[in-house]
Amino acid sequence: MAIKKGSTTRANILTEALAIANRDGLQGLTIGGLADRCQMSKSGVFAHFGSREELQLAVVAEYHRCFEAAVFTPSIKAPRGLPRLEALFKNWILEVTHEVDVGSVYISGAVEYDESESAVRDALITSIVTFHAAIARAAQQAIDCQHIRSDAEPEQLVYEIHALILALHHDARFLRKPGSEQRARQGFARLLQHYKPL
Amino acid sequence: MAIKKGSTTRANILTEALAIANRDGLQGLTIGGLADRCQMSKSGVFAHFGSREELQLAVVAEYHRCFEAAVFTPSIKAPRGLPRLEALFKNWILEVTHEVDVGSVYISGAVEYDESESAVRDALITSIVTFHAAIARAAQQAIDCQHIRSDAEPEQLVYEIHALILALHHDARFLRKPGSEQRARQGFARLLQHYKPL
DNA sequence: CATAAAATAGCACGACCGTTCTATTTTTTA
DNA sequence: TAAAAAATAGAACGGTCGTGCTATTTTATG
Repeated sequence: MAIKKGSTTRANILTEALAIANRDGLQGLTIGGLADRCQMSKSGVFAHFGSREELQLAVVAEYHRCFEAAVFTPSIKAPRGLPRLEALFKNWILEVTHEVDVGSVYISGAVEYDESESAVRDALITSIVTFHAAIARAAQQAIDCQHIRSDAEPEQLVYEIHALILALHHDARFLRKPGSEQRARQGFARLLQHYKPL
Repeated sequence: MAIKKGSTTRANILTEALAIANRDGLQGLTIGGLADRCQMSKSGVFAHFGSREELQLAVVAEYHRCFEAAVFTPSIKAPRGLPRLEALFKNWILEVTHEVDVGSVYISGAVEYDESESAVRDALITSIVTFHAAIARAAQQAIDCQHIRSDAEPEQLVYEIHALILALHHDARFLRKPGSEQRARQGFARLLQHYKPL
């Protein structure tokens, strides 16, 4: 038998766990609530992870996998330089627009684990820093290709792009304000205009 | 007797409650934890608010009061137009820089109450929308004074300024990345440069 | 100073939490 | 198909939570 029973169940549980964590945060993800959703017993779910923290870490890894598949992977098909940077932004916007409905482990995790040290915090930071580094790399390549000004700082570009994304999530999901996506796009256009080659 | 005992202890409790809510979020604010911090009994604390939700609402109001006193009030002393808009941004940055150490009810509340309806959510939204409206008003006045371009949209300015603030909080408090304040300032400078009158 | 009123404490309740242990069922293996 | 192994269930434990009830203490009032 190629696929064992346990591993597919574990994958199913993880999918439900990710949905809960996106909606209620990693702190709002409880074994009991997850078990109900999976129509399993608490101990049945628990046995797959060994502890709640291990479950949370698995959810962070799963989120990172999905996020990369939705944002990073399709963007590297675009040619190096400005096209790829624009693709990254476009796909990031699309992902966040989706997250407006289902929630986001990255954004809720950032405020849940901003204070004290923990393995979950470390995992979140590693994931986010990894993605930011990918954006910075694309920005640097756009500079190298002379698609944007040579005096542009990749880290500053990442900061401002991320800022537009955070505001989009805030305004669209929390404030439920229409037109936020257009605000983000306009901010990005202004960013590119400012850094376009002389 | 001018001041009754109860009202001053209530104010003390509220101060401690705000500190906890900033650090751990409004969901992380528990009656028991608050009582420990105040060296009181749970029921002693409880009696002052009647329910946990009333306590949370009181904390939101208290946070709003402090936030206004730190950001809005000192800024209206600056002359209308660009100076006042710049003062608002400067004081907002100062406040967030402080919140990097102590936390922020606004930012944690925005992700804690983004999903389901509640009185706390409504109170948070009212507070934040009120402040954003004040920024938009200052931006509109800067347009009227011809300090920034007439085709600038106040709402877009608010969006981008708020974006810079959110990214500052994220990078400085969660990622603990140095130099984030400078990134925010640089973004604001670029914003003003783009919208400066022709 | 006595008395009413307000503030606070102490205790208990039911609900949910993560976790552990043991029993049972299901799946894999030989 | 029988034995071994893995998966799942069920019950229980100690802990924390918000809240209600009842005493006790502190403060305000006449």
